[in-house]
Amino acid sequence: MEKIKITFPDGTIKEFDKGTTGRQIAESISKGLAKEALAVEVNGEVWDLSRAIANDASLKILKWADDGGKYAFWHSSAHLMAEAIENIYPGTKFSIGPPIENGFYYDIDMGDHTLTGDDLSKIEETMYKFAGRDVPYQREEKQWEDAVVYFKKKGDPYKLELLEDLKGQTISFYHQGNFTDLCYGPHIPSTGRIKAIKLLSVAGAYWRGSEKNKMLQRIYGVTFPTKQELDEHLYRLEEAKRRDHRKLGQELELFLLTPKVGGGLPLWLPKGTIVRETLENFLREEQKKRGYLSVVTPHIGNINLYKTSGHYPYYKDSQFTPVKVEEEEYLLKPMNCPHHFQIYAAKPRSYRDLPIRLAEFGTVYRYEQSGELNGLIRVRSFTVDDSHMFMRQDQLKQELCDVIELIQLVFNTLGFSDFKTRLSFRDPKNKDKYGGEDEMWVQAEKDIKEAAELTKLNYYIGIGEAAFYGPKIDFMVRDALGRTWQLGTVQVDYVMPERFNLEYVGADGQKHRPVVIHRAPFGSMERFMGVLIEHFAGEFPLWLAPLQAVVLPITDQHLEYAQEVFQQLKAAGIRCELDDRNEKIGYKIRDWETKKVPYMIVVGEKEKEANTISVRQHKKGDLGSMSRDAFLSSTLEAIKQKTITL
RNA sequence: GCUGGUGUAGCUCAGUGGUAGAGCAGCGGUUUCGUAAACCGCAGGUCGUCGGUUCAAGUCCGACCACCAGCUCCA
Repeated sequence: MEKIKITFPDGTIKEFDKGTTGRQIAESISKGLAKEALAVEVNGEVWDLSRAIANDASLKILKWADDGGKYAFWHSSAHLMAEAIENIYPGTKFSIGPPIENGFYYDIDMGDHTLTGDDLSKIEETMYKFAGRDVPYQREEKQWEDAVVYFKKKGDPYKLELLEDLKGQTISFYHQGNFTDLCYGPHIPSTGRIKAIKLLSVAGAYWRGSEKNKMLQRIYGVTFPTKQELDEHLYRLEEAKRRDHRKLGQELELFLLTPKVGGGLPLWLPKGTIVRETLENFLREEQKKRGYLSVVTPHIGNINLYKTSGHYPYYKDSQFTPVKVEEEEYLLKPMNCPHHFQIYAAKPRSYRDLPIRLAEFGTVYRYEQSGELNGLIRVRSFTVDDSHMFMRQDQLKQELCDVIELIQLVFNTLGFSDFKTRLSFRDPKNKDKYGGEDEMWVQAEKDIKEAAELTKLNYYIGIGEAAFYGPKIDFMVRDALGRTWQLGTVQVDYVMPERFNLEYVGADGQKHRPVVIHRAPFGSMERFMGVLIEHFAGEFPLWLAPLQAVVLPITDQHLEYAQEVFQQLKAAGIRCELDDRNEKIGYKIRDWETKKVPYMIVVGEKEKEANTISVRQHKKGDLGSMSRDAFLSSTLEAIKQKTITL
């Protein structure tokens, strides 16, 4: 028998018979591994365990812990769900059912029938029943024509449309039980591996993602090899909901969204404003150190500004309707740049003055579709921590590096580690979408990439994600529910200076065109706050906490001493309150714990006698008694250092 | 904007055709208390809005509004 050489991840090489399968290889290693194996990665491609391996290959057995294993598992689960659906609702038409980050979905067309929660339970039950049969997933390869015949006979227009794109290729089908699907695979060995099933939700989704197409019903689900893992997953989902900034924002009185003002128009309550202003002041200080100049501009501007900038035709649909005043049209400003350009252009600029960095916390207004609004994270009115930096070409790379360094400082100070950086470049196949000359784009993308390298950014490249006027660096973070959002951004712009005819006089006495960087470390104060609330689960570090300490007298016989302590903390600049309510100490402690106040200062007879205070820290409990000065100095130091863990 | 779900007191929620409820929060009292909820009382709602069916609607029907999830979009 002919042999092939299999290389394992640890570098060992073993010989097997030609045509051996992943399952046989797993079995040859250990029984336990064979039992756990879900799929096999052959030369970087994920295959079914039952597929014969014909040539030398590097190979990895995939288990649940491997992404490839999970994806096969969930992909197979989607097929199991489809089988259950077809069994209960014959005639259902299936489109696509892929695995996703946390489970799987299937988009289906059930004609007039709309799925309800009861339907989901029924499907789930049937899935359990079918999984219990423990039947194998079997691959079958067909000629394209035969595949078309099959789905014509079955009457599945979506599958036929998918087949159109695969014309002439060999088509793979997968069978399990009574269900057959067009599928590239791979799949797990058998349905019996799926032990825990939860169908989570049903929602509309357009066929092939286009709003011009028919809306199908999408069922989201998740499955696991054990019940325990499902329970843990469901618990994590509940935890995430507890962190939801909309819920915490209401509980902690940070902000208010009310239809009486309008969708996506948040009102900042006093406590939320403290956090927000503290963040703003932090950035202002850092910008001051770096030579930024603060400016203030109005909330509306002549529509011609946006016609000049080119924003108007590109983004007409996402702006509020212009207002007409004395024959002129004004727009609620959707961005700050045109205003800042006018400040630059207000007088002649010399090459010696550059770079000029104009900064403003500028509130902008964008018309987002109603279905898009989402707490503070997607709003119609938000404040950009904006700056427009005007410079010579030779200064660009250094300025980019400095800006990235500033953003890194901001993210590190707030303890954001789970963020990604995307270099958003244009799509070279779709150049019409973008303004400006070709060589400008090539130069700008090169500069951005070099700056990213120099500052050791961990980045990936997003083709087609650029702004119309230039490429960007986008800082992306995830919210409590795992959705990814763009926060900070740095954009290189050669187009606007041209359109606004911005100039400076060079050493040669000639007029030159400056380059502009648009940048915002927070991105939008609203979105950033929303993500921050979830990041800290409402438990802000001391320097950001709206209320930093609260003084709790045991009885009103200690009120006078409590007053003295309170006044001292207040005078030292600590945000604090005195709780002189007629309540027992346990009640007060519980109350302030739920409000997530970092420190509680308990004072009673003992403390009054010894001239000390008892300190209780949020979530940690009693720290014991200490002198007032000791508490003050350590607290003030932690605030100054912007310490994240209390 | 599209599909589906939800909407009862400041908050969390009960109430499936027959006089709007509870807990917490609030207010008034009693209690003076040592590290996560003392006790008594009071007040608080055009049941999202508008229209319809009915002797009678929080409850059934319709339209609209808002919010939630997803889709599409996102400077």
